[in-house]
Amino acid sequence: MKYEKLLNTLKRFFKKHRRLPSYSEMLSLFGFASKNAIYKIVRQWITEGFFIKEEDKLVPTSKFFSLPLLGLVKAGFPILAEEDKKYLTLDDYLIEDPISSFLLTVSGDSLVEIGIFDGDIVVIEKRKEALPGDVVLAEIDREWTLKILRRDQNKTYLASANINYPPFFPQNELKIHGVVKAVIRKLRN
Amino acid sequence: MKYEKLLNTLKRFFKKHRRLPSYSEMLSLFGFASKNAIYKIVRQWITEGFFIKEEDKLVPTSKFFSLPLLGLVKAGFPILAEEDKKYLTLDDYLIEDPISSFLLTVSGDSLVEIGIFDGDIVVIEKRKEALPGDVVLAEIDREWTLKILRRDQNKTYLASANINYPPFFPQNELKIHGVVKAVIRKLRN
DNA sequence: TACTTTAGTGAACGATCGTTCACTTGTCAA
DNA sequence: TTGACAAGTGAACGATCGTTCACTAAAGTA
Repeated sequence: MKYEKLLNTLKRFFKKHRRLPSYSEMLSLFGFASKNAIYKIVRQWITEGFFIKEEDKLVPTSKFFSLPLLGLVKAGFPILAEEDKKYLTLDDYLIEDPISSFLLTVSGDSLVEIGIFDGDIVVIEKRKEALPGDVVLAEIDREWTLKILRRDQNKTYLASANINYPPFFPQNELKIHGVVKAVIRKLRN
Repeated sequence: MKYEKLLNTLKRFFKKHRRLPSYSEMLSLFGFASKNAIYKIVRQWITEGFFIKEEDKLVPTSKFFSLPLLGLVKAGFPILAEEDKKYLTLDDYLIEDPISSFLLTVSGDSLVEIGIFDGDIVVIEKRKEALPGDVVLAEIDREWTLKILRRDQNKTYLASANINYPPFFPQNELKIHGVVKAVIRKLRN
């Protein structure tokens, strides 16, 4: 790719400022003297699919701001499929409705068996209902907790992932406040 | 909050178009007739911390485009700290250097013990070196795999999370191609 | 009732925007 | 040696930008 360095400069700017610079800003950013130089380069990036024109505005495509999702590493015979890339951002992938979602740091290890560890962050979507099997943020007898929703013989209760832990049957009320849509974990390094 | 509906409209626009609309676009988006109405509302949003002015351009702050990270749900006595919110985007939180990172779908269950499941997506940063304990994307004797890097008595090898699995000592060469920085998992619902 | 505040209209402004055109310079191939 | 092409300069353009000012209508307050 021709102007890869400039494109990376642009990516860094976009990550930092969460917007694209104007052509005039790109002048100093790239070290050119004429806006027309910018214009020609950007036009090429558009044909390469990094941007599109929408309402006369320059808009980055997912190819610009996303990470490539590569093919599977197969057990025993792993491959790295360089081509046929899909691009996605974690926010778009994990968060369907940003307006009704929030994040929560997980505390405790009652869900380790289903891969939710202490310190993990979960994406929660505010909801009043959930299906059995969902991991929910619930208020059971005035205590808040993160558990798996279960239902047996018309009785709804909460359970840990570890079946050796006792289930929680509500004495008075069981209110569901949200459903866990995704789990994210940062590794230390 | 006064203009919360309009702010949510704006958030939806931003999620969809990955940019803010111009004031003229907001006119039809919000259903106003005068740009000055927009101007006043936006000015208020700025004082409330949803946007800032940078180089005369309207730039969303993390309060606008991020999700709130709420307090811990404590084991046994969980709380939901509504105030003192931190805001973060998953992309910013998980991806330090977008230019040298990519995503990989995990296949196999050799890492379930450390909470990396089949079907999970990992964020990998391209690197040639890693430290013992890191989860690495490695090429061992021409086979690609995702394993834990170990080192015993100056011998570097790869291990599964399950210690019952045999370790992989390279016969010829062990090349590290990347380090896993984060794990993400979408729950089905 | 009269007065103040809030919410929005409508017209106008200078500044910046992306775009276009004509031109220069250097490189490579015929 | 010449001609074509690629890469960048520099000036100019109309359109759109955010902003400002003066005004109106409705709602609340004394």
